[in-house]
Amino acid sequence: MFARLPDKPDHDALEREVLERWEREETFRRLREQNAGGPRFSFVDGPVTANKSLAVHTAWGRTLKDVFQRYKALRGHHQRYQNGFDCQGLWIEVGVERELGLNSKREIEEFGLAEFARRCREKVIWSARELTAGSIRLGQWMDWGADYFTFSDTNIDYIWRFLRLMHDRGRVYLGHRSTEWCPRCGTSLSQHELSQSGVYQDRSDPSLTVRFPLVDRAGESLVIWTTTPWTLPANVAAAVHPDASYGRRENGDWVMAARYPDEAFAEALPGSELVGLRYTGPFDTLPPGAAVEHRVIGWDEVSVDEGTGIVHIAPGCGAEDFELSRVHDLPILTPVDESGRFYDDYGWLHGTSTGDAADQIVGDLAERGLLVHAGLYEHRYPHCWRCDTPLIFRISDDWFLAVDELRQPLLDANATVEWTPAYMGKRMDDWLRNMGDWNISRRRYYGLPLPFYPCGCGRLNVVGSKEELLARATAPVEDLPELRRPWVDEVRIRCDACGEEVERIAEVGDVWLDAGIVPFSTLGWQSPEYVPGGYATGAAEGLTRADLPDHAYWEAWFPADWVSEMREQIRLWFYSQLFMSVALTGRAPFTKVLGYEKMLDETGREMHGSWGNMIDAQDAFARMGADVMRWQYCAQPPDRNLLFGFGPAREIQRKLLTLWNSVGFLVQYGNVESFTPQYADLEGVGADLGPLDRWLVERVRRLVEEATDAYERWLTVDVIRAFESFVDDLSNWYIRCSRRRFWEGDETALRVLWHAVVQSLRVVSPVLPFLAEHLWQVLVREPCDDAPDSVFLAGWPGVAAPDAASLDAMADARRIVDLGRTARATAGVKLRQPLARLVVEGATPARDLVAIVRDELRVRDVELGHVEAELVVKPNLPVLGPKLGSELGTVRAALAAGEFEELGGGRFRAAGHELSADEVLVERSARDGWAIASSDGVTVALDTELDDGLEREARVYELIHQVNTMRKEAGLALTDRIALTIPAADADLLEHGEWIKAETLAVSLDASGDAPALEKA
RNA sequence: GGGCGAUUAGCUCAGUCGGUUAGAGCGCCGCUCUGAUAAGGCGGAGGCCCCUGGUUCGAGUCCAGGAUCGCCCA
Repeated sequence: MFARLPDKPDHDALEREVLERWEREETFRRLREQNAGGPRFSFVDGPVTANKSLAVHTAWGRTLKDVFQRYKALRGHHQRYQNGFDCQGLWIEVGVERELGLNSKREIEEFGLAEFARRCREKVIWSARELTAGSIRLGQWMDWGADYFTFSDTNIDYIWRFLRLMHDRGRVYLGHRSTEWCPRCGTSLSQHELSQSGVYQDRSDPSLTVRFPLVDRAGESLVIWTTTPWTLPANVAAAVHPDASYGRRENGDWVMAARYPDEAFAEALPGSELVGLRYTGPFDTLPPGAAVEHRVIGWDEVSVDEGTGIVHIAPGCGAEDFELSRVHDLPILTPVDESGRFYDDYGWLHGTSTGDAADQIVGDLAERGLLVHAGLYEHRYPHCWRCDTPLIFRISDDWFLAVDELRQPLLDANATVEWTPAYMGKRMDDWLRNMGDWNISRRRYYGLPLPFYPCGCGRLNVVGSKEELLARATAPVEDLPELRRPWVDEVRIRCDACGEEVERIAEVGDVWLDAGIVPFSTLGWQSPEYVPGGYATGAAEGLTRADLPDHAYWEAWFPADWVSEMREQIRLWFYSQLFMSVALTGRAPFTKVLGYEKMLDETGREMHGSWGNMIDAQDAFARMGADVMRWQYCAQPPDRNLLFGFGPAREIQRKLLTLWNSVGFLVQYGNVESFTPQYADLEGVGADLGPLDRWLVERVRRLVEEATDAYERWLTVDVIRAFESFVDDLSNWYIRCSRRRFWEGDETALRVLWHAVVQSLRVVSPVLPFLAEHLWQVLVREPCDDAPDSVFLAGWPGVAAPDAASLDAMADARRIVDLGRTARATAGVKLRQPLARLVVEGATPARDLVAIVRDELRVRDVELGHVEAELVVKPNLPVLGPKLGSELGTVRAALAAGEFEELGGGRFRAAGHELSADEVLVERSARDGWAIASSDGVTVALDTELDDGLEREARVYELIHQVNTMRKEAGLALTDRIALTIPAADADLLEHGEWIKAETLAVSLDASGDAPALEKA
């Protein structure tokens, strides 16, 4: 007996129950034990930033990770299941800063770095707990509690080792250049931080045209255009295109002539003739500008499509400008400090932010008659990825890793990686070809301390490990709870060149160093011994029982067989791992990648808390259920954005209801017959099968084949497609056509249905772990003595390849039934009206399937043969096109008009051309008394002629339907017997008395009433 | 500004090698079946296949130019 199922699943309740079961029965632990000797499947989890609770976005990736780990586990693979948290860097810091109400770096320092670090760590601990709870609720099986935390001393130690190695190879340098700078965060940003979505935003900025009076040509001026007024005080040069023509207006203003095609100029000169002219800078009224000799330089990159054709050059405020300063030996003015405020020597501007300075600068220029025009300009402008502040360009000293020597090895390594979707691999190539040196330093607090100790003697000391730091310390180190600011800053070492005491630079490292080292730090690369709990060091102490494995372990698990993250990670984690791995080992750290696109709301808009369209994960678990969420994620092709929401969820719930109802049907009729399934039936249901049974067995095999193939290609969307189509076949074909057998207690049908349902649950269990597990308990574990306790302990169904011929034969039969239904509908003949004959042409249903066709279409006979009908002949275009060329039109018109001659043997003549059988397509249209339908070369014809017998049978069907509806309304059980009275006017139906009694479970029947009536017997 | 991709029904999307009447799901309307089903089946309304040219017997599909949108890079 099976436990009864409710009418529909309560996903939330069912899932909680399954979670409790898994915990109680330690299912996951047992699975891992079961697979311990199996082949390794190495997955490395990209660390999730621990600054939030689980969001539906994060749940997408976590679902994919879980689906494939579960699939591999079902295939017997031994896996690590290590989850990871990213615990340092701006994400964490800025969030905490906000919560504490701090607004600048100065305020953080006043607050105190040790306390600030403590608050950051608390945030991480809170978030790790939240993310873990959410992930468990989602159904993700990981080795929770053995997570890696990137802020552990062990992880930092590994990065130090990497940086030391890079330094030994001469790849670490201090750069002095113009970089994108966030004035609020007070730090420069790296190229890959700029690549994150949301960085470039539309923005309205001032648009100014300004006069630079020429010294060498009195009364004349250069006119330049800028959108960043604050950079004008840093102007040192003006660039013209040497080959372009410049014109002087009557008032003495010089501009590029091509920019103003409608103007007449008093004088024209090529740009090259303007080069070298001196001019008065826009802010020579301030000391820094006054000290500079401003001149005109030539530059091929001057745009002929924008501005005035003369470009204002401020090497301290722009990357290209900075490069020009090297070529032309221009002075560099750096007008603003770390927080984007003017330095004191900028007089009345001092202390003003770049934004606030704009108005004052415009006013001042106007007063001095230098302003030609002021307006607004809409453009895409980069913003800080974390705090949304518009970025500025600023000269800064940053630490870089040189990439040029690694570029080709990186490309070679990426060529060994199999990317899904493939275009993401090309994106990586693109990036690898174009990326610049890696800016690894950030002027912040809660991050990896860079182990750089420069010495006045010129030597850069790079410390390669915590151990080395302690050994080289100039004083005993007493207080170093974590390798982190502020504690680590106190440790001074001796320069190994001159012996002077040196201290660490203040900068911390780019957060992607933390994540990139993971394939080494968590797997024990070069670790001499296996240290249980060895990962729980520094800030991670007490947070995890993760081990520090030894090098042999690393050899076994590196590289990862598979990693999966969102597309954005190409330039972030996928890149940083690849970079570090190629640097350390020359190899890619992963062999296969599954990437996926972005999540939007169900209408296609970005999800934002402030827009009210953000879906809370807890809400989603409660209202749609984790299985439905997982289905929604898995049904998504990874190369398109996912439109996630409750609307699509309802559609999925409906689909799952079909599966649920199929199981409910099995449970209901199985229980009526006291059916007991045999676990061995999963291997094969044996002989004695009817045609539908044999088909369903093959259909299951096809499902297993298709799903296996889809999992192996990392395409969950194809798993879902295969499963959906299977459930449709199961419910709307097998069960529908076999209902009578179930009423009659046909045990074979029950066994085959059980086999099919259970096999399909096994196949879909990685996607729908809760529903599959719940139904496994009901259908398998409880009734079968020898069954595994969990669907996840049962392994992968081992079945033979499907028999295509058998599947095709049923497909033919179904096509005939579909056409028959179409024909009935066209002729307006209800299914309750039996018909005498169906004639089929163009397909030969297998003999054992003819009965199915007959029952489904309710016809007495199915004949295979010629359909008597009018001919419709069409040209077979792919064949005739190349043969006839321009004559095709004529032939086609003749055929369409019916102007053709039948030559026998399927040949025709039209418009003077003889057409062979394969050059035409022949279809048929209806005659009187017949209903015809045809498609794909199959034609069916229904004889719609009725006689008394057929009409009487129709009335019997009608009566049976009516009585059974009454039974239902009267609340009778499926097995209750009745005494049935039918109207006297229907006395002629008593001819079919036994049939009526059998169909309505009537023990007596008489025709004496006015209307049908029944009574429980 | 450069690169990549897209544009097909109200919405989300398929559309194979160029081929006959351009499809699916959802939504809408009508009909229908039902002894598991809240399901299923049948039909209908709804299309400038972004535009303009070209190649071809034939273009949603291939080519060129343009428009719009998205992504990536600057």
